[in-house]
Amino acid sequence: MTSAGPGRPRHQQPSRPGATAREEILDAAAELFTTQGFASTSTRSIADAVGIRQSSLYHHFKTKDDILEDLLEGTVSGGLTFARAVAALPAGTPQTEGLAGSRLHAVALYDGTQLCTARWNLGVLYHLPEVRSTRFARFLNDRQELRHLYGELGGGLSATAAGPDGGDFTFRLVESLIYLRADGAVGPDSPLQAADAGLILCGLGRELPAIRAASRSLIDRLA
Amino acid sequence: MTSAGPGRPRHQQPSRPGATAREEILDAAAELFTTQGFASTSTRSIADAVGIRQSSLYHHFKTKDDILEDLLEGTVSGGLTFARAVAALPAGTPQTEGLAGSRLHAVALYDGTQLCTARWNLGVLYHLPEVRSTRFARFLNDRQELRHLYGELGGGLSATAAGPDGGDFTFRLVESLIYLRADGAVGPDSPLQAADAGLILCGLGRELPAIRAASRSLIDRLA
DNA sequence: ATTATCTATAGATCTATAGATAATGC
DNA sequence: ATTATCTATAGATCTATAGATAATGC
Repeated sequence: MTSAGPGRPRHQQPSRPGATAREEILDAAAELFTTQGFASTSTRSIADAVGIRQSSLYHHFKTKDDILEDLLEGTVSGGLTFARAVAALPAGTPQTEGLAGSRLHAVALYDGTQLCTARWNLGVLYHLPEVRSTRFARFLNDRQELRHLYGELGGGLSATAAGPDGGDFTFRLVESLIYLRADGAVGPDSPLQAADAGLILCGLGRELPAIRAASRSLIDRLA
Repeated sequence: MTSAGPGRPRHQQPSRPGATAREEILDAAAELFTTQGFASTSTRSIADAVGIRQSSLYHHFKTKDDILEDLLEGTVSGGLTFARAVAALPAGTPQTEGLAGSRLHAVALYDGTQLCTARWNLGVLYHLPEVRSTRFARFLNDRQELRHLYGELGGGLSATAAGPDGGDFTFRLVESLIYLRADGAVGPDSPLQAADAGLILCGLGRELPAIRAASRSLIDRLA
C-alpha cells in the first residue's frame, strides 16, 4: 500500500493507511500511544502494527521520542497556522469582526473540530508528564503561542463574552473536548455540535447562529 | 520516621511524610507518577525515593498496578462518600435546597477543593490509557457513580443553572481543574477561588454568594 | 549509489520471586 | 511467631546500533 521506492521487500504486508512508510508508522504509533499509552508501547509493537521489523523504524525516526514529537506537532500546527492568519486580520472591520467574538469563535471551531475529528485522540498525550520535558520544547512552544493568540482574540471582548479569563478560558474549553472525546461523549460523528456546545458556555451562545455564520466565512477564507 | 514495628533496619533513612511505610510508598509513588509518568516510573525509583530496596515494595503491594489503584481510589473515595450523603438528603427543604443548585454546588466545591489542594495532582492519571482496563474497575466504577450523582443533583435544575447537560457538565468542569492545576493556574494556594470560578460558568454565578453560604453549611454538616 | 529493509545483538533495564536475616511481641 | 527488611537473581523485556542484503535509479 505504500513506498513503491527501492529497498528490500517487507517481511509482512501492512494494512495501514498512509502514503509512505513514515506515515504508516505515525498512524500505528498514534493508535498505540492513545490506546496503550506512550511508555507502555514498545517500538516492537509499533513495528508489528506496520508490518516491519523493530529495527527498521530507526531508518525513519532517530528515537521513539521523535515519533511522539511528530505526532504532537501535527495536532497543533494546523490550528496555529489558522490562528495566526485570523489574528493578522485587522479587527473591527465588518468582514472580520462583524460580531464581537466571531474571530475567537472561528479559531475555537477550527481547533475543536480538529480535536474531535482527527483519526486518533492524540490530545490525551498533551498532559503526559513525559511531554513536559525540554525534549518537546517545539510542541510546547507552539501550543503556548496558540494559547496566547486565543488571549489576544478574546482580549477585546467583554468578560462574559469570553469567560472569566478572556480567550484563555475559551482555549481551555476547547481542549476539554479531548476528555469529552476520551469519555465517548464526542467523536468524529458528532464533532461540530460538541465544539459549539463548548462555546455556548463562553457566553457567546446568545448570538450563536449569527456568530457561527461569521466564523464559518472566516474559516472558508483562511483554512 | 515511620514504622516503629519489627523488621530489619532500613538500608537508608527516608525523608518522606507518612505514618507508615505503606503511606510513604504511596506518597513517593504519587510524586513520581505525576511528575515522570506511571509507566516511566520504575519500582526501583519508588523504592529509592522511600529509602528501601526495590524488592521490599512487594511486602506492601502485590504489584505496581496495586499502588496506582490505591492512589486513584484515594482521589475519588472522599468525594463519593460526600456526594452520597448529600444526595441522600431530602431535596427541596429549606435547609438542603434553599437555593436551587446549592446541593450540586456543595459537591462540586468539595471535589474541586480536593482536586486543587491534594498533595499531588493525581487527576492527571485519570485519562491514562492504562487505567481504562478492567484492572482498575473499582476506581472506574466509583468515578462513574460520582458522575451519576452529579447528574441526579443537577437533574432538577434549569438548563442554564447547571449547564447544557445538567450536573454532568458540572462534573466535567470540576475535573477540568486537574488541567488548570497541571498548567499552574491553580494550586493548593489558590484553590477555592478557582473552584468557584469553575462554577461561575455553570450559570450559578448569578447568586453565587448566597449559594456559597448554603453549600458551605452542607459541607460543614456532612464532610 | 541510494534507499529501505533485514538479521543479530549489545547493554541496560524492569518486575516479581525465593529465601536469608534481624527486630519485636508473646 | 510475626513482621519488615535485605541480598540475589530469574526471566523477560526494551531501545538503539552494526552491518548484510536486495531493489531501484543513474
